[in-house]
Amino acid sequence: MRQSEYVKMTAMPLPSKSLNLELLFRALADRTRLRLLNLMGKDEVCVCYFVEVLKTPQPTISRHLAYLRKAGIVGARREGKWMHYRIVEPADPAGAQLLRQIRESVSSDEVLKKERSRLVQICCGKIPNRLEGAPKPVSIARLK
Amino acid sequence: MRQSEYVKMTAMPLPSKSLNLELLFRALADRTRLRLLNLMGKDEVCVCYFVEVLKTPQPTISRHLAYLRKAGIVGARREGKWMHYRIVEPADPAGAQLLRQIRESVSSDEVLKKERSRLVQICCGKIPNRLEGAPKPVSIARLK
DNA sequence: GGTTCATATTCGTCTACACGAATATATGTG
DNA sequence: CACATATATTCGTGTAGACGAATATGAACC
Repeated sequence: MRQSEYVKMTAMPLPSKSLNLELLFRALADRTRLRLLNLMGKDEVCVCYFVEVLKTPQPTISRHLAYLRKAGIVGARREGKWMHYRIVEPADPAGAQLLRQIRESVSSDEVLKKERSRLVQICCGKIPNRLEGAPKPVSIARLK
Repeated sequence: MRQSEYVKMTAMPLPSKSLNLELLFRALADRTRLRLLNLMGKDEVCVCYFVEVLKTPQPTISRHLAYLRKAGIVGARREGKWMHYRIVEPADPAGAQLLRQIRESVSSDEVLKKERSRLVQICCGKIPNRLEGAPKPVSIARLK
């Protein structure tokens, strides 16, 4: 074992006090995860909506959500058979400020903006069969 | 070739118009590179100072600097046999704002703060033999 | 209990990128 | 030109983490 410096993030304990920047950036260093965070925005979103909007296999979505959860960036809540994910604020103010700025940058990306509006569109328009009965994202649902 | 989505960042062209978030975060997702960015701060710093302060092999430092350069986050300037590295502002205002916040978070990390002050100490105190004649970081040099 | 539906995990494989060791390149000096 | 010095690159190897395919888990309903 020559390289003992490697730290497997998915096996790390949740961050305790101050935000670990390296782990944060590793969690953000993936297109799919950025898309997921963008779709969450300030809402709580059900996994099935991620699958629908990103047109990505469900196991892939789940894997990335697990990664974000273990990195302490998102939280999950179960409601029956559905799982809701949301972004969680870091405890320390500096970390919270950083993540706020990151979310703003993410949500002003042109490509991601379109993806977000597709989520809104799906919610407020004709619900696809796949999403029959699934709980809508909370704050988006309130818009309707 | 099953997985054609992988993009080798070091082989990418320099970012042109708007900042690519994924590539930015990949560049930041490494301890050594965060330490380098922290040491640069608002200054232009010579490679030999990185080697001295981080106590890390010179080829390793150079590799990470090349990575940051190819990601478009830092720029380099040659002065005789010395190379100076500095953080470059992204062209678009949103990217600039994001990077500014990131730099602030980096520089308020407790561990990194100490490392930065070690750089200042080395500059303003007794210069080690290794750094005889090397150009000091500009704004720090002015402090003295 | 058995089935269905939503989500999570495991497994095999592949790529990016980390490292150390060695070497190459560029510049300045005699 | 030879040599020293500062920096960059190449090479071999190991690990995190990406994917798709398959499977496991957990809740709701008959």
